[in-house]
Amino acid sequence: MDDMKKAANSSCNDGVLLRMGLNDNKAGMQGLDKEKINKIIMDATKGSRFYENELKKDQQVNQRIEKMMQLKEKVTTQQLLKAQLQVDRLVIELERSRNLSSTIVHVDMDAFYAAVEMRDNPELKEKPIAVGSMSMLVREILAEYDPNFMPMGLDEAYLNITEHLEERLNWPEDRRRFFFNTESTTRIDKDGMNMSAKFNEGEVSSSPVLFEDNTSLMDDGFEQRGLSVENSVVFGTSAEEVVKEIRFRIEQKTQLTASAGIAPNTMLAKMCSDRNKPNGQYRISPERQAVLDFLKDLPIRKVPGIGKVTEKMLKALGIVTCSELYQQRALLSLLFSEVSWRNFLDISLGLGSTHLEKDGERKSMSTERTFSEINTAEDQYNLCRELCRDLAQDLQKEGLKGKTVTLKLKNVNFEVKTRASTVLSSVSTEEEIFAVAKDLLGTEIDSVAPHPLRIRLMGVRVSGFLTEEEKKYQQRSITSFLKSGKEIGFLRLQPEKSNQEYFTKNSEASHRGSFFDQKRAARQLNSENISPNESRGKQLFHDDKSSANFVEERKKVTDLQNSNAREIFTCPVCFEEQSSNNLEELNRHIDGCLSGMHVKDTVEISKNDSSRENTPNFLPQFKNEHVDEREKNNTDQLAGTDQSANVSDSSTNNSTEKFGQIIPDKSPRERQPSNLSDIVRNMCMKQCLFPKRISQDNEDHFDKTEQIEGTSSSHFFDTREDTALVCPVCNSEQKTTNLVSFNRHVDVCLNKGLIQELTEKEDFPTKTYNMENSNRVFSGKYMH
DNA sequence: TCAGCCGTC
DNA sequence: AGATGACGGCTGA
Repeated sequence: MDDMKKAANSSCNDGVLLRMGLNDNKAGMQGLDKEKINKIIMDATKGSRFYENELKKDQQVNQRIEKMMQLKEKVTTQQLLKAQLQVDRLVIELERSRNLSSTIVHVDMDAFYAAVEMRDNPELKEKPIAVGSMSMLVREILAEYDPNFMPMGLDEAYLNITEHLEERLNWPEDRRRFFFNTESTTRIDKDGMNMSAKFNEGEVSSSPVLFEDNTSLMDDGFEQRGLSVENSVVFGTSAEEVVKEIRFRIEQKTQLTASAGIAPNTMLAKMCSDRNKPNGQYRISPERQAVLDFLKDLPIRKVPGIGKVTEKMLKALGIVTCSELYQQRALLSLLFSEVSWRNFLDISLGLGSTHLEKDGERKSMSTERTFSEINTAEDQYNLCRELCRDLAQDLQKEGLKGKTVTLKLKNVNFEVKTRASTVLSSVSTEEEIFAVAKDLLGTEIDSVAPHPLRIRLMGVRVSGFLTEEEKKYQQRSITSFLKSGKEIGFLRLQPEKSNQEYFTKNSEASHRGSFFDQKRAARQLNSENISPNESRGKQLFHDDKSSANFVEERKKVTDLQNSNAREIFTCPVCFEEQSSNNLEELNRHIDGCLSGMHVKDTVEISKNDSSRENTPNFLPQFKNEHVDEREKNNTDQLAGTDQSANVSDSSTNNSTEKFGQIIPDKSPRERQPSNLSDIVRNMCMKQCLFPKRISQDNEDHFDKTEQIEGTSSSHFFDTREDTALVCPVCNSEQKTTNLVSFNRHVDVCLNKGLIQELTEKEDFPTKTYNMENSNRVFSGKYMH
């Protein structure tokens, strides 16, 4: 409100300033050089731009209000009555679940007041003040009252002292006794707690507070250490006393005062801490009437979450206080969204969370910078890159990777724009982020061309982080790359999740050494960190141009161990099956393969299932799995493993629809043959089209595989005569209608690049592929 | 999704 | 306080 007045005034003054600037011979202006004057004018201009934007925003709010009022005019008495009934039914429900049994404390450092005091008494600056952040008082004080207390930024924290209060009842007096640390600032706080008046003659101790963190010392002779009962204070057992004690200790520790609120929930506690600020506290007793009394005349603006705009909108409806908010509940339910009006209702009833929820995981990370106008594309791109670099560093500190990159721009007229793009891969490095951000920036530059883009702020944000689970998949992807197709085909892995997670472009590849260099490094990493028994599906694709590599991970399956089966890996180089419990051994084998050695001695061909075929990537694995099942008729020793996979698979009956969304249609460029998403999509779609039929046919879900193969009696996934299969890699039409053969062909195409890299110019058959001796071709022909 | 806001510290 | 930076969340499309 005041801002707006200022804005108006400022706008009026601008003209004056400008006129003054143009004529620098005015009285008092002599001695100021033109540059300075121009600076002043520039500032004023900037100011006016800012305020003009503020006015514009204000007008937008006014329009929202107007809309709302129009809506309100249309509300009939009938509707209102109906709404009243419904809302009141909810109120009864809410009242029934009102919980007054918790004691929540909100502690708020009086930092602002401390700053003001310091400003007024500059000599205070000389004093070393241990400015403690809340997380520090964490550890040192607050945790004693609530080990799970929640710091909110640097100067606020919530505590749930419900349990502490119970325990405290039995505490002896000495456990509630605290000593004064002498100080020179004399202050008597509002609660009459004469904290330091008596001791202000003493010297300021710069050493840490003696009694902190060691209550046991108090018993055995604190007198000897100069701590006498006389300069101590004993706190009672009530909530008020606890909070006084906390504030006392904070002040002793930091020499800064804190305010606090005590209430049955966080919202109320926060409002309470504001009540007697600075250096005071307030409590709402845990009774419904006390809560409602507190709220009765409380302006809604005092409520956390109600800001300038909401305040103004509600004011337009004649709502200023919380009790008015309650009175208008029926109308509000008709004018606002469900989330909003329910929030209003909670506020007006004084309901809030009665326990401290742990902070959820971070959802985004960003960096932004304000500067004086930048209007050349080159500078803007450079800046953008710089921001990406900073952000990448921050992301890497927390080990985060995200899929959405948002570019924020504020032009010189203070108009803010955000442009976001979500990519298939998750990004975390400077290059990856910049690759996305620069496109967004380019679009914006283009959009104003031929005019320059004149900006005063740029920011980059990354969101859509991978969950911990997803991160594991990615990290371990190389491990699973080594695993054989024995295990679960990727298509059944978490089919309810977005397939984006399975396709990861790796733009680093081009400038981070060869494919195998990366893989070797990754493998070494994994062998250190990863136990081979846990992992789940994740596909890792290279970008469009590079050769694709596929990795497949397996579900966490304890059955595997129980069934006495060994881990089976397929070497990504020679495609020989490796059976070993020892990753290092496997690494040695692969290193050997990579360096061209023949390392049969370290290879133990799997004895578990000699009928299995080696399968270099996921498509065949997908296939093989089914072949195996059909052939073995579920008597395989790994049946338990496979079944456990099926459970999660079959639980997604609506996977058809999901898959429809999962793989978004992309630009033609991204549908290049080398991108396998198309074929995968085809497979996915086919697999998921008839989930019911599949499960009806046979409880064994592997039946669907038979169908996909087209080798069984079922026709569902037989490739029809009219649907010729075209290899997505080499783009050539394949004669076979058998997906097994087709997959095999695709494998070969996909691995062509790799094999060539390995064998250095050795020819590779791409067109025809002999199914029967395929593995031998791989391992035999190319591995010596 | 995304774009634009709102609100908080 | 004056006009940042960072973040989460809501809302309408």
